[in-house]
Amino acid sequence: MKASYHHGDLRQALVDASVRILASRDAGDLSLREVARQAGVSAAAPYHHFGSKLELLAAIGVQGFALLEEELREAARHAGPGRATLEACILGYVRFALAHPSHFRVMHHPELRDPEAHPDLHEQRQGIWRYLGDQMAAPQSFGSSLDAEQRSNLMALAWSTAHGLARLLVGGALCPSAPPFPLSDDPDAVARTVASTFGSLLERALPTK
Amino acid sequence: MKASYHHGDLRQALVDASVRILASRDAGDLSLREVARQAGVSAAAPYHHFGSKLELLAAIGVQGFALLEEELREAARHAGPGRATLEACILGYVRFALAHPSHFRVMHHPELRDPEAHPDLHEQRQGIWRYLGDQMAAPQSFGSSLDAEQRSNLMALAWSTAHGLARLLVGGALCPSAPPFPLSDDPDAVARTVASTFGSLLERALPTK
DNA sequence: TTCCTATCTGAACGGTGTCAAGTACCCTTC
DNA sequence: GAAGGGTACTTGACACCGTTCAGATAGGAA
Repeated sequence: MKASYHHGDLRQALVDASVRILASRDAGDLSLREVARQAGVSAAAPYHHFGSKLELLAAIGVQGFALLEEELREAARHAGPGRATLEACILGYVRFALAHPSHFRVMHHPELRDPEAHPDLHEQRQGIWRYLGDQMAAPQSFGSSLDAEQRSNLMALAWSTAHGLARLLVGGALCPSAPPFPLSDDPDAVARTVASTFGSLLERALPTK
Repeated sequence: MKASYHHGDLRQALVDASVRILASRDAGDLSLREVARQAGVSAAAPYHHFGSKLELLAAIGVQGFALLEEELREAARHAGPGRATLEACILGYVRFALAHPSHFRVMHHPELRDPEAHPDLHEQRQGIWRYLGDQMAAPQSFGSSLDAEQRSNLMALAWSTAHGLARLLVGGALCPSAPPFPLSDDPDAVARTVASTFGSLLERALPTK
């Protein structure tokens, strides 16, 4: 059935082929013709499922944000209630990036940033923000001991840390050979270490009252 | 003299034109032909000064890392000795990214990561690491109160934060409309706030003994 | 069966990075 | 000042890219 004229589910096949290719290449270097070739169709076939190459990437981004939200919810659930959630979310964010580097790179592709051009992607992005905001505002976290401004500052700090760590690890910039100080050659170990450093810093600075 | 057959300093002119174009586009979308057009030369002219488009980008990256190191030294000098240096370096890193977004994007372009392919870029990168490592190990900073492993963890954390904040701000992801919590619409103000949040967290967690 | 519609192909257009060969200019040497 | 040589640039070509469009094909509905 796969050799038939009609593919069956070309749309998903194109997404899968792209993710496969993107494992070793950056989002900007994805060739739509190569994706089509790998899916066994002509170069023009993708245009019956996506308006442009960018919309194919956007679809991958949407899928990625959905995966990330799932992973964050799982991480937070596993950590239990309380302020340990923040550290767990950081670790979850980084682990997602390490497990799905193709999706992660596409999700932050600069050309997919315009909310008007890719409204579904934007909606999925905002969903994660809402979820994290609710987590932070929960009484078990910092709801009582910090005011709104302090919470949002802390959240911006945590997001910066998580995002920076994820990008550095995915990009290979935080590998043992890069900086002149000792680091594990296991990215997940580095992620755990940095996340827990953040967590203990937080615990010491804002002890449970 | 500019209309002559020989350009004079085409190499620098190409770099400048690229930086100008990259202010509004990403590194992957830079068209060498467009750079040549903007410099008033033919499409093949750049190949007499750079082996490939990537080597032109690498030259911009080298220039960027030199600028960054200068800016970091300036920030650290201004902050005076002691642990405030770390916060100052974070702010300096982010401010560099905001002031030179073209350079910043090129410096972290994924295709310029290979140390063997771009040894000069790699060398410049390592220079910054050495400088920061020395700063951290200085007795006025954490040299006495923390062991080497704690220092390197702290440094990885600080770098993650600085890098993540820089990327989010340069990418427009940390603007007031993005997350569901209040943020200034002035990127520099956000940078100051997050950096100082990091600094006060550090001060509270590791008080000067 | 016949027709309709969604799906896919083939060819084409303008743009890209890159290279080989040719050309214009500057500098040295007589 | 003229001749020559080498460097900086241009021209033209190639393969590949994203995208479009007219036409071929297949599967389902009538």
